[in-house]
Amino acid sequence: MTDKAAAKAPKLADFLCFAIYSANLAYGRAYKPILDELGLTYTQYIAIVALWEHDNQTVSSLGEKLFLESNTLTPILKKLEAMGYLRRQRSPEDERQVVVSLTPAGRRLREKALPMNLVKESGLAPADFAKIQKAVSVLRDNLIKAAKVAD
Amino acid sequence: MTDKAAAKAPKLADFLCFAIYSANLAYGRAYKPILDELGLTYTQYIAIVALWEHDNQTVSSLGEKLFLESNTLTPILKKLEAMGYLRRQRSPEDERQVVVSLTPAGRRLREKALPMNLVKESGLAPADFAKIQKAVSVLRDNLIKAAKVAD
DNA sequence: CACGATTAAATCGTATACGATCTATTAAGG
DNA sequence: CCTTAATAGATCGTATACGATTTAATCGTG
Repeated sequence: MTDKAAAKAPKLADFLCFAIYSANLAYGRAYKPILDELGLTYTQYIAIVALWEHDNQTVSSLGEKLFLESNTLTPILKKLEAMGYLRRQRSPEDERQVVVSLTPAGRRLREKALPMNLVKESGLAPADFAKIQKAVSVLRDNLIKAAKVAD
Repeated sequence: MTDKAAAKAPKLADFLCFAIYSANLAYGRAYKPILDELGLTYTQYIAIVALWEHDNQTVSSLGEKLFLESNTLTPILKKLEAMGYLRRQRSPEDERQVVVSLTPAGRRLREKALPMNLVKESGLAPADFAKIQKAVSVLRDNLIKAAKVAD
């Protein structure tokens, strides 16, 4: 009966999608005060992190790592360029591509951004933290795969 | 050394916040084709789900459940009202409050929306599914609490 | 009862996401 | 070659999020 009743009146609290959705909102709010000091939004921040990890990427390569496309990424990269954290240059070999590179100022952000991880605020044991991080990443990859097949 | 190196060049793949962020994008894309058939966006959908669970709520009560405030919720509720799925009425006892109620059409959506859960697409064992759902909800609540204290 | 403080929604401006389309460049095939 | 197809970014329109502010109603205290 429980199953049938649950199916008839699904509870928001049982939805994994809603847990993820609302946790994402919560992360945005928790990060806000820290990122405000850096003068970055969350999306700008993860774009910079991706470039710390691998500099000189094309827009689409960066997009694959961030799960974003040029329609979202281009305006963000232009803003970061205007702030002086990166440069966008057409590739000489293929003029269709735009290569994104950090400036010294963009690399220097790393020192200021280091102390932020929010592990404590998560209230999770470090072991759980890693476990959930992995599980949610697997979930993401499976959902992306399912969406691709359906297209 | 591993810790120090990781601190010096943090990897996107190790960020729980990024796992959540990107899983949220992935959920949005996985839900899109199903929700398109209903003519609803994801946020409109969870608002309706919250009302199935508890009808006749004020905007702020609904907002507490969805982790959203009136600035985000009001335009969405107006759209759902225009679609004929709910009504918004000033409370007679306290004219500041607006009570949101499902119309018969809004309740009927439940039948059409039932088959969607995406458990299969998640690629997670049902037991893991529930475990992660709980863990991420706890994470969210802790982050919200931390953000509140910091305010 | 009056009036400042609080509260509930709504409004406005900014920053994502993303589908659809456009432009410029390169690749491919006859 | 030359035309068509494919690719990479960019642009545009729509829908969230959310900080800051506004408006209207209610509360609290003297």
